[in-house]
Amino acid sequence: MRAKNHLLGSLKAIVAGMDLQWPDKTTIEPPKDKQHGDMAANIAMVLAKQAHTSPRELAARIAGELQHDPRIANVDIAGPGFLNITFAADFWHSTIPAIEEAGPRFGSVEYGKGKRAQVEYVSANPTGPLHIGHGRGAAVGDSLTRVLRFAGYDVETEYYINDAGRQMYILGFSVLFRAKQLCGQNLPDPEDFYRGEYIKDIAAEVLKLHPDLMDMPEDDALPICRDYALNDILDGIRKDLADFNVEHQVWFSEKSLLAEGAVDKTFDRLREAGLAFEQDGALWFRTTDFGDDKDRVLKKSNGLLTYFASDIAYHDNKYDRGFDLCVDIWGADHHGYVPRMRAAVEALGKPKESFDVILVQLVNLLRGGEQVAMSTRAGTFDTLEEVVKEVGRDAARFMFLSRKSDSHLDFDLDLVKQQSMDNPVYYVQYAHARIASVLRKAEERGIAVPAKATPAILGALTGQDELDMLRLLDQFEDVVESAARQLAPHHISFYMQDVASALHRFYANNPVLNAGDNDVAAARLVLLKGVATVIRNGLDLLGVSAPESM
RNA sequence: GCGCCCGUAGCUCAGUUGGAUAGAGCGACGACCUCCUAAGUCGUAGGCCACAGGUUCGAUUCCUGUCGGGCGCACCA
Repeated sequence: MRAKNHLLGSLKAIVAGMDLQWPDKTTIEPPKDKQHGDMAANIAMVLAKQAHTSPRELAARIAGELQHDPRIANVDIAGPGFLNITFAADFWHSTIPAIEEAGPRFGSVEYGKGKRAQVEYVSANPTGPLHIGHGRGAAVGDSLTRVLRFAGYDVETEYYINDAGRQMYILGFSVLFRAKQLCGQNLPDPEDFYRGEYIKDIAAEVLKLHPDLMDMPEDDALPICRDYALNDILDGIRKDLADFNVEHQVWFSEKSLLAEGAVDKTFDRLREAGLAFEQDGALWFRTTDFGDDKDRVLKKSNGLLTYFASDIAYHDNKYDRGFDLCVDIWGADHHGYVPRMRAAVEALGKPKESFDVILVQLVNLLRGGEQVAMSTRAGTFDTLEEVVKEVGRDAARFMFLSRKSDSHLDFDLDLVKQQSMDNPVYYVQYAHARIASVLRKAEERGIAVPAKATPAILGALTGQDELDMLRLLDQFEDVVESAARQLAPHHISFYMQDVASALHRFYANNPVLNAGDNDVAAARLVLLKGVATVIRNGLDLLGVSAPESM
């Protein structure tokens, strides 16, 4: 980020000095090929037309100006007119003091400063335990939250509890049904009910608390079963999430929303805007005005609300709480629902960009390459709790975050569990542990680890591996910013693998304690400390621990 | 039938405001521990970025079409 900002400032001054307008299409980025210097800028190419000259000629003029900068070692003109800039070593050296000064905040940026965001995720119906798919959504939502906070946003996290409506009735009904069976009644399986074993457990507990359950009228027994099941299942969900290092600050009840008449308020707003109309005895919302395929029903002709109706009211409520950005994380099978939700947000008068949905694709659970059948009846495990218990929290989270969220994920239990180089999480953690080990050894051997890096100490960092490392560390802030902008936390895990790879390479080729030179040892030690800080901060964004030893 | 997502190395996948000779890990083959953790490093092989057009200085990226895969198209939640 320092390299980019430095060039941005210099180039803007040069362009202004030429009486030209700064083009928004300018990119300043590290080139793919190291041969092309530290940073590459396309400024001459995007500015040539405006300057009435050829890209290469313009590049030559700009290069001439940049050469005056003592922090820049070299400027080349390449290809169609790229400027390839190489910084002086001491420019890169000051990356280390920057890391030391920021410490656990290094990598944070001000991209979202002053803006409030809400991330709503998991929000699984409280009718059963979380499964592995929910786990992926939990990892993505939690990590995204951390990334957005690091990028300057004020973020609140929320779990929307669908505790109203038909599925709650079915939940109560299912428990009561199992309770009847437990009491010896011989009943055929109903068509529509929750079949999981956990329902039987809940039924048994309800019976223990209410021995007279069977004597009650169903109108009394059903709510008892429903409420007990809801609380029990929600407790389980809370515990699973806590064990997964995932926190929701707000648990928002759909029932409470309905109770306060939010839906009617929202209907009124839509009517006032001329977007609601009656037809065939139902109340409709004209979502086609906002690009939806067809209009949608809000209130059915039987008088009941649709799920969509309360969802609009819910989002209305979110915006009333003052968020500049609302991010919903949904299972990808709900993608058809996105256009209508976008329509609703627009109809509520909110800017399009203030609402975003991240679709999380299904997780394909494997063991040793073979698909694990997703049958709860067969007792094969697919609950989040069991998966985390088997492979560990760090490995599971890293796996979920090492893929674009909207692509399918093969989750092979044997692979994720494996503590080897097949498993990227250990590769990254090992890099951190290695540094910690070197720092411990330094103390044992009485080699001083400088508390603070000074230019005199850093002057000993002249090797290619050392400068490459500094350049990579300087990119951390850029990675955080783009992950926040794209709502894509997986960028962090790919960057972490790059940093770990650079560290392992460095470690193999550059002795630190055995450098045979105190100045070199001191310089490399402060460099390693900087690397450790970046790895720690990056892993923290993923919610993965950074061990001191392995 | 309509809509959305996807198609990149043998496998799993990165690559987002369009940039240079398209990357990583695994797998395969071959090297490296008297030395700070070998859970590591280095090297080799592997590609018509599904296909065909278009836009321009330049396309894996943007547009159109075709093929192939996944998922949605309720007065369900």
